[in-house]
Amino acid sequence: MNTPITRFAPSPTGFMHIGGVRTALYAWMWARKHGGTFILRIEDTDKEREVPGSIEHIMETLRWLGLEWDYGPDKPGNFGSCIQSQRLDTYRAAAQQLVDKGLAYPDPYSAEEIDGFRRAAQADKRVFLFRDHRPKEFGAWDGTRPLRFKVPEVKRSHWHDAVRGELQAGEEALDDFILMKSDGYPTYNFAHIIDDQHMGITHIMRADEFISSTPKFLSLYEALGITPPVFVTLPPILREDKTKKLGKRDGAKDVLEYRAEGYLPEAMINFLALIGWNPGTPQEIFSREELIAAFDISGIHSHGGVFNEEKLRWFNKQHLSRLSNERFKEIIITPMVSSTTTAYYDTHQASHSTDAFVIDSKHADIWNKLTPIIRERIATAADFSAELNSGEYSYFFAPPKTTQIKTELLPNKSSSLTEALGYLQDARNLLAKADFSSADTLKSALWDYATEKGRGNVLWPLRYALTGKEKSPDPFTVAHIIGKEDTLARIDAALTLGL
RNA sequence: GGCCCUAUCGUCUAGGGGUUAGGACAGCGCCUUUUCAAGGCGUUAACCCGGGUUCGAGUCCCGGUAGGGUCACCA
Repeated sequence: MNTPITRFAPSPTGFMHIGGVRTALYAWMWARKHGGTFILRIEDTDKEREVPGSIEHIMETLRWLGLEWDYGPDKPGNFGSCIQSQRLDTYRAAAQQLVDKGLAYPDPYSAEEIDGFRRAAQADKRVFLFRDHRPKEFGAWDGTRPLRFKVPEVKRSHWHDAVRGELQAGEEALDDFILMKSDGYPTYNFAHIIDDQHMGITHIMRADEFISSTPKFLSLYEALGITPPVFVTLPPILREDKTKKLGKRDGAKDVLEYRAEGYLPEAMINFLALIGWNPGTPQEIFSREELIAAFDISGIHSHGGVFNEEKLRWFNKQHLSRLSNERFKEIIITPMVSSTTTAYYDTHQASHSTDAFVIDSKHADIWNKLTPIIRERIATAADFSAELNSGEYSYFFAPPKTTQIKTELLPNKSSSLTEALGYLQDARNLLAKADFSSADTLKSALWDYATEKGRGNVLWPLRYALTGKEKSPDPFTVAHIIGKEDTLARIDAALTLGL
């Protein structure tokens, strides 16, 4: 096999959804696995549908996911440009060659006339085929009329697909399709074939909606004397209700939204890789490198799959707990302490260096609590501070606004409030002498006492005093993060309110 | 409707003639009396239907059914 050259060729019509990302991912993995080339090509030949800013948005999405391209809009290499609207001369020249060879001709009909043909065919219950109306003599092509391909030979098509195997289609799949539109832009059908050849693409990864137009492509490849690349048809990603392929109009999200929600790119990639491909081993969690090593076209499925966010969350959790300290600092701590400083960090920066924080935060529970904070920060960058001070995790940054202490302190019905406050007082005395350097040292300071009195009896009121929440991380973790001073102050406040 | 593709737990899937049909997510139950986007143990749950080939079919073949795709001067 030649060194693969693959491409991802989106249209700049908005954001990228998971379907597009999955296609890009497979093309990227294949190229990387074999030391090949991955090209990002922008197919902007429909100026009507183009959405400004899409190209940058697409590039940002791919960068976030770590799918670096060797050539693209920003790195044209020797291709001149990887943006189709900047390559119009190439398509015109190729079109003219076909005209010269008698293989293309200007469409002489008006839209109304074609509509008439189509309706007549429909009334007859026949398939509408433009080639049934192919003019006897071809006029000259001046670029103002749509240019159509003259299918040289109408026949049944047979071809090989690396995933689907031997495919075929009948004669009605072949028609005189449009190569160049009257606005001077090529159609997808034409442009992608010209570009793939110019760029030396060896494998085309694309979704299964192109199966039905493959006979047209084959006919054009033949007319142009091009050996077709390897077709790698990817299975569809279906909507949760399975009634439709996932698309932008059906609730498909901008993939960058997942970033804002706290998902790690490695989790997204890992999950997407496994929808439509399987390594044949029980392994589920893959690093980027492991994916590249394990990926193979032979493991791509021919049947569709549903994108299930629950499982994505699980992948995220797995990758979260595998983050290196460096990555954790990079994506969690650094954004947290940079630009928008919080009340917590303003007052505690001195006593808790970020390094110490990272090391002590190796426990997955802390990571898990911090991630949504980051999520909120990204989503509401401007008022991050306000968000945290009033948000669900406010206890990391400010004392609970509890005004009444009563039965919430009680771990179960058998305890009394007086008893609970007694435990809390004892816990306070132990904590006053405790080593706050880690959650573990705090745990050891209290553990024997808590075990003796009943862990819930002691720890539940303590946790509540610190956070004022019915659900929160364990008290040792919280006490460590907020520090000794705040911990004792919050316990005192609770004792005061309770008595 | 024509053409094309697809079919294993609710979901992602393993398994490609002999399997107690395996794993993961979700669910459910119990445990961890620190309730978390934790952890542990256990558990429910699937070969679309009908024919054929075969000693034997989830697996191969045919037909049905269902779902998806496509029939544009969209990609």
